[in-house]
Amino acid sequence: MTAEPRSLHERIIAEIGARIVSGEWAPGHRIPFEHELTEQYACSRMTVNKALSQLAQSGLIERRRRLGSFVRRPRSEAAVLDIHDIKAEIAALGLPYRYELISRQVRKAAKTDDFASVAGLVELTCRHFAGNAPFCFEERLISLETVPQAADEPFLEGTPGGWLLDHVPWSAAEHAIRARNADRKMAEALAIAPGTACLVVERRTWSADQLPITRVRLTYVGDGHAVVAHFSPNGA
Amino acid sequence: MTAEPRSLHERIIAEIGARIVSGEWAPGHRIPFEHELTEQYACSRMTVNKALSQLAQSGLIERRRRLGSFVRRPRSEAAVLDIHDIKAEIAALGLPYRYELISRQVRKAAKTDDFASVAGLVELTCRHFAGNAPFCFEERLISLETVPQAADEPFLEGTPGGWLLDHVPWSAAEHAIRARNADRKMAEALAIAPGTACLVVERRTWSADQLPITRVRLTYVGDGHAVVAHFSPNGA
DNA sequence: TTGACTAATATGTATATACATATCGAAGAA
DNA sequence: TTCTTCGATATGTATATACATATTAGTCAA
Repeated sequence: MTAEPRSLHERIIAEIGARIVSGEWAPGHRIPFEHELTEQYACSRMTVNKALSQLAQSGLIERRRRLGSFVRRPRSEAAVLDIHDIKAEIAALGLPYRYELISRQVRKAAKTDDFASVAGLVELTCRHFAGNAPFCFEERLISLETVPQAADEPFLEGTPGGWLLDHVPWSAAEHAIRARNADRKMAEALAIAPGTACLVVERRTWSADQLPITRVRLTYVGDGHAVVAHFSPNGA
Repeated sequence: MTAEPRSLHERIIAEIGARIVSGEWAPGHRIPFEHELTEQYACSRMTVNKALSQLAQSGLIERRRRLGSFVRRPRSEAAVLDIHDIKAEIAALGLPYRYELISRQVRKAAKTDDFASVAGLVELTCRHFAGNAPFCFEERLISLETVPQAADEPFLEGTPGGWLLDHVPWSAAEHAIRARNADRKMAEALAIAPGTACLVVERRTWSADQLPITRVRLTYVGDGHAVVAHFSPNGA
């Protein structure tokens, strides 16, 4: 699972963590006090403290003054979601990747956009191809308030996503993943039958000062795409 | 964003973290050496070391002996995915929740299951209702090798997911999320038109010793369900 | 009985110190 | 030149120590 721990505090983390994920120490169980672990491992309290602090930071245990440290009950259900770069995703299949800009316009934000930007925005639509077949349809809004340099960028070469990653630091994102039947326009764009189930991944990204950067809706062809997430309770 | 830091090492973490997520210190940027920060904050190296170690643990920076500490470039794209408990999800909408077991059988594992279990398995199908409308169709396999007590559990009261959470510790999970058109059988079970786009969440769970515990496929009614994920570069 | 104070206790934070370890760069040897 | 050695440097780990702080349990007085 994890690499063999070589330092003492890492060994303590590994051994306590193993008892927790194995269920030997169930949620709510009080793990030994620092001074007990100090004795058990024949080390200083600082070393034990470092180990327990890290276990607390990773969410496996909860520490309470005077009471001790306790195994936390599992969080709602959290998983690390990997949404791969579209280009890398297609390359992994051994298919040639191609990007095509369909439209680009600069305009004012409308209420229906649900995307506030006083300085206006850039609206892009484009397609991503795997080989000759369209793979993903992208509809994107970029805030000119947060990213004024987008007004001068033609977006003919690289993908808008890649350009933004290179030019704009971001601090928060939200993804929503839905299933939707392809309407006539989408079916045409993706060269599929109308009504085919599509996976719609919508992502919003914010800057450090909470201003919206971009909102993108990626529509993937039906069964051709899966979002995969891995999870372990200790967040490893 | 974060709560006001009250201790010194938390303040150091917050200030360095802010410069990173704001883009002031771009990926690859070398942050000040420990001894420089020691001077800057007028504190001991251990305090600075604690702060930088935590920043490294959370993935914001990378530390290299002799070279210093550097801002990490953003990982592929990872997000914390919250897949809510079905019951809580429906309760949040203010609708009454109901669970219905459709079938339960104990059988040997077949090759087509793609789910190894020498001791056989329990196969369950059930439905989750929001009010009077079916909300989610569940198809589950439970390994009797890892969870022998499942053979004696009727699963008439609580949901299989809840029962497993209460009885079996697990250490790893994998989710795959797809879009799929409802076939005739699924359309009937969910009381929707055949062909409607459904969100299919498939989850596999393993025990601490890497043995499979359960594999569940949850099929949600089309637009009625979205999986939402939040993400920030520092994992906060 | 109630309430306020107090002692005990476990964790939280910070310091000074020591030695280990990885690595770069420069000096010196082949 | 090329290879080796070695010193300098920044981080990694661990210790002993000190005081702060939150919380519980117990004591004692109104």
